[in-house]
Amino acid sequence: MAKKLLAQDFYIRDTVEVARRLLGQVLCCRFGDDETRRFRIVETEAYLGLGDPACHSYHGKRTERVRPLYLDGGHSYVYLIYGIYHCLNVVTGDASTPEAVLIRALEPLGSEGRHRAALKKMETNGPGKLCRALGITREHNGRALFKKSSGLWIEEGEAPESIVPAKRVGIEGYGEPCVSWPLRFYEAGNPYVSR
DNA sequence: CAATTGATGGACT
DNA sequence: GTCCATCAATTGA
Repeated sequence: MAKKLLAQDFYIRDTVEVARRLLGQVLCCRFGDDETRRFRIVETEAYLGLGDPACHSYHGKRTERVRPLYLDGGHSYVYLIYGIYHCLNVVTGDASTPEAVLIRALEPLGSEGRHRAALKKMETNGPGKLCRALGITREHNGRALFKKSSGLWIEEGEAPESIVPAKRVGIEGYGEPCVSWPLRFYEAGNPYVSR
């Protein structure tokens, strides 16, 4: 399983491009002392920083929580939502573009290690659920996803045959025009895409 | 459909 | 510094 790690360059380019190309890549996570879990990314959403009302860094807003968005691409941005759930984002562009790609759904590939878990049963078809399955918390905020030593990294996978663009989810409150922007992408026909 | 949940950030003193 | 409305979701009827 010596797959190639995605280099930091991969993330330092147009956010929408990253959102599309992240589909099919393999998110890997150290779990506990001696287990690695692997998941195929099947659904993403792009958040376009300064000009995107639904983005935490809209209009250049810069607060403690949002700090990782201002890192160079390839870092993680994890935040807590509704007091219970975590959401995992991948920061894109360089430090001048506080943009990110939200990972919305994963397809469990399997688990290696002493504590091999029944991953296939795990629900990963939603941004909150997937973080629970990966054991992701704010501990994982600001990690470098292009280094295995982070405990959370992304390896090269196979691009999906067909990508479907769609409206983003859960941002109705921000009104038009951003509600209609086709910034959500998922693999056509994949059963693990969120509902 | 409504309840849940607590960190966050803006408004305020 | 404190207060409080807000929330990129999920669960259970």
